[in-house]
Amino acid sequence: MSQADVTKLQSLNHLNGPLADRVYRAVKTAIMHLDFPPGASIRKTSICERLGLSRSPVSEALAKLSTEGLVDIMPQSGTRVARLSMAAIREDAFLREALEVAAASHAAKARSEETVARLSRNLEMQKLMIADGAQDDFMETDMAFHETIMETTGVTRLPSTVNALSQHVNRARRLLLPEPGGLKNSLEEHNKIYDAIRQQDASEAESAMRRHVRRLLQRLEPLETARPDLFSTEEAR
Amino acid sequence: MSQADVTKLQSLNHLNGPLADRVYRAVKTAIMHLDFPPGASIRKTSICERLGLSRSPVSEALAKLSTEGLVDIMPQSGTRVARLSMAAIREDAFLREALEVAAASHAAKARSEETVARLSRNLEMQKLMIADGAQDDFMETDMAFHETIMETTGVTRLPSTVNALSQHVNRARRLLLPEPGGLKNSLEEHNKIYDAIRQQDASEAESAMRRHVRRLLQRLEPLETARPDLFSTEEAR
DNA sequence: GTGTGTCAACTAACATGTTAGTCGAAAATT
DNA sequence: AATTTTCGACTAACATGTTAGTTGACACAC
Repeated sequence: MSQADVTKLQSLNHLNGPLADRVYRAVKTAIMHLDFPPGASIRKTSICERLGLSRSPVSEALAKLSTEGLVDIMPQSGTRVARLSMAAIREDAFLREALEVAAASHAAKARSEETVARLSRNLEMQKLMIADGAQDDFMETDMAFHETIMETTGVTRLPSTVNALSQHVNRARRLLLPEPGGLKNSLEEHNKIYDAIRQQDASEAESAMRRHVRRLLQRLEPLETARPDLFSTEEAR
Repeated sequence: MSQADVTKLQSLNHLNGPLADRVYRAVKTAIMHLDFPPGASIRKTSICERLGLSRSPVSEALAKLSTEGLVDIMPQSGTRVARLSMAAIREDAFLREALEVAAASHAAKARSEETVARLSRNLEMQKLMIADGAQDDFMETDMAFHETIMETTGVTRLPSTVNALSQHVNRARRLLLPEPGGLKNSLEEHNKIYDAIRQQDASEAESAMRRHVRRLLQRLEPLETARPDLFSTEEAR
């Protein structure tokens, strides 16, 4: 089995906070960017040498990643990057759908002028970015759109919770090739969600959000056969 | 500030697995049972002495509890049991509602004979336990009822996820006094959810589950004024 | 009495040493 | 040749030593 290439780890200098947190973020970034590919084994000592610190913060970081399901720790034996699992991805999708739909519903019911204005501005930016072909910027604005909706619920930790529960999806997402007209499709779906919220039509906001979230899963499904090397063979995790 | 009474910690002998896991479960149980009251400071060394082991597994356990929001770690200073927070409880309630409602909806749409039978049996048991006045057993059966519904989704980690996201609620729940007819109320609500699922009426299953989950929050709201000593003063966590 | 500065005690964070379990490859047996 | 056994290298888990940051009490000035 291949080993994780520790040179892909970003330095910790530009991060702040406790060492363990910085290691956690650095390793997590590497895993999410697939610089540490699914299935690769992680050697703590390599990371320690690379970053110039002891095993304590590295162990703590990996333990945290383990609880999130991003790495598998084999007791007394080794640690490796968790393989992708279509079962886990589908579970992510279910959880995300439930939460984002609830948020959209709430946004429509309790919509404020300010929220509508923020969403409207966000959509304008999305349009511009499609025109410019700025894929990465679009992705970021896309996420901001969803966050804005979630924030209307007043549930502060909703965005981070959804993110934490969607890690398998988020990792697999990076494998998707940009499809022609894909961004335009997204924008259109966003517009429908926006319209429903603006008109305070909760049930339409729910179904529009549901369709939007489900489309991503549909795009992910083919990955299992396209990249079997990155997926675990077992059914469940 | 009071200190956590480590003698309330159950011994680890009857648990299995790595030490850190056992400590984690023991401390978590103590916190959830309010044997470690909200606001109490936790001294690692006391726990080490009490359990006869070193700081490593204890630190790991507390770190995990910290990510779950059950303890607050003050860097270089101390660790304490997180106070209850009505804001956090409301957030829990939102997340739980979203997920349990989605599960109920799914259960109604994709209901199987086996599920209906299991739920029916469960309700019979609930009736018996009310007749016997077996509060604790009822609680357990109550939880099994919800779990059965969640399991129909095929999302293996749904029950544990809901549980993890409801920890503030679960802790506060222990402070509730049993109210007269409370159990009967619950049973009635369960029956409505069951009927809707049996009849494959998804939208009724959703609203019945929603009402059921919201009632718990209503019962929790008064706690903040009744037991201000256990709640944090700040608005958000 | 009130505000401020100093300092000692305590703590989490980090480093490092030790133990014991796991795995795979070579050796021994069939 | 195929299977089992043995054994050594490697690892996470745990113990313990060290560092550095925080806190709160006390003394002091105002």
